Amino acid sequence: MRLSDTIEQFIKDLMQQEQQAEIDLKRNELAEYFHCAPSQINYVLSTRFTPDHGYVTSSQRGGGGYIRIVRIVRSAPEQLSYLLNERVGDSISAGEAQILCMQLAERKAITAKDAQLMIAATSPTALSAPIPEAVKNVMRARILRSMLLCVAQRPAQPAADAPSEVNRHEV
Amino acid sequence: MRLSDTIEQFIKDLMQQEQQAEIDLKRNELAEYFHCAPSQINYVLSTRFTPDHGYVTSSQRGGGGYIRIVRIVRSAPEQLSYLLNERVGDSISAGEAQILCMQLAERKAITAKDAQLMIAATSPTALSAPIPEAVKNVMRARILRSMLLCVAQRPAQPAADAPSEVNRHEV
DNA sequence: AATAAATTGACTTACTTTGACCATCATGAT
DNA sequence: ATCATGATGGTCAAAGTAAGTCAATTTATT
Repeated sequence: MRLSDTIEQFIKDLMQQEQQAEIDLKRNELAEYFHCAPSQINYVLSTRFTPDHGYVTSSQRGGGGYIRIVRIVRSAPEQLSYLLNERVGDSISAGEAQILCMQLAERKAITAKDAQLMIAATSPTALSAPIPEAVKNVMRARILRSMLLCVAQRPAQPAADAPSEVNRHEV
Repeated sequence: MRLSDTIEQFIKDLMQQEQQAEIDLKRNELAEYFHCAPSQINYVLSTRFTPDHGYVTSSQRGGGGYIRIVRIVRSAPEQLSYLLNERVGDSISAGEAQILCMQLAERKAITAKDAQLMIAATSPTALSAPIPEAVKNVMRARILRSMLLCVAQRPAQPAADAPSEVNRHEV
């Protein structure tokens, strides 16, 4: 079995075993545990823990740094994947974005408030700038994508500021 | 948990617990309490209690010296006007936008969810595109402005004082 | 053989902690 | 009043810690 696969499994087992949709890891510890270059961890994250796979990651450098992996709520991955890839895509107009948001709200996939905010963020006003419409549409797609990912990972999001009851793992 | 985070929390808890928007501290006492260099206190202040975070600090040297931390409060209209004109302006970086959103959430001017969404919409990822950073910052300001106006227009909520904690600096 | 996936390591960036040295203030002595 | 002194806080740069990037190389797959 490839190392990357092993690491992937290891992380998933960890989340499974703790019934946790979120875990914090130390990149260097993991790397040392698997006797590999730290950057290999990044490779695993970027090939196996992407939004398309149903995960969102974030990190912090410096002393006390960490890598955080959040699993998006079940059933959402396919839905999200469809949304992101088919509906949003690489480029989307303000009109299409607005329609999409309203549809999602109607279907209760997102709240009305979220929809309003998304529409506001992708409106022609918000994106008025001296750049070609084509570029704007690309940016709009990215903005929308970012917001959808944010919403998708929310249910699993712990009430943050609280002194992390997030499980930090000794590897 | 990082020492700086611990100290930050300690100070916030202190203000919370005393229902005070203002608090005086002794730098050396704090440092001794946390077994750290006194200058670490300054580090915490300069990274977590800046005006951008919604605080203003002042101090007095010499015998009987102190460090004073004041949490800034404004009325809703003032707040919005200030936000749009002073804080957002015509151009804003991703970092500034993020801090601003978190500050608003912390003060319950907006919900934590809205803050997350705004941060997502103005993140470097959302605005990654082959255009100059300066242009991005202008666009970011417009997007943020649009979203803030959207939230401001929503009927005011009866401020549920749920201890909505906000969060850790996403990266 | 050609292409794709995985591995590695040198270099970069970000955040934190510490310590040496500087500035200011209150107070008491002159 | 003036000055000396000790008590505070401020600054800044170096060291420490930890993650990110990128491209060269190696190892599968097709």
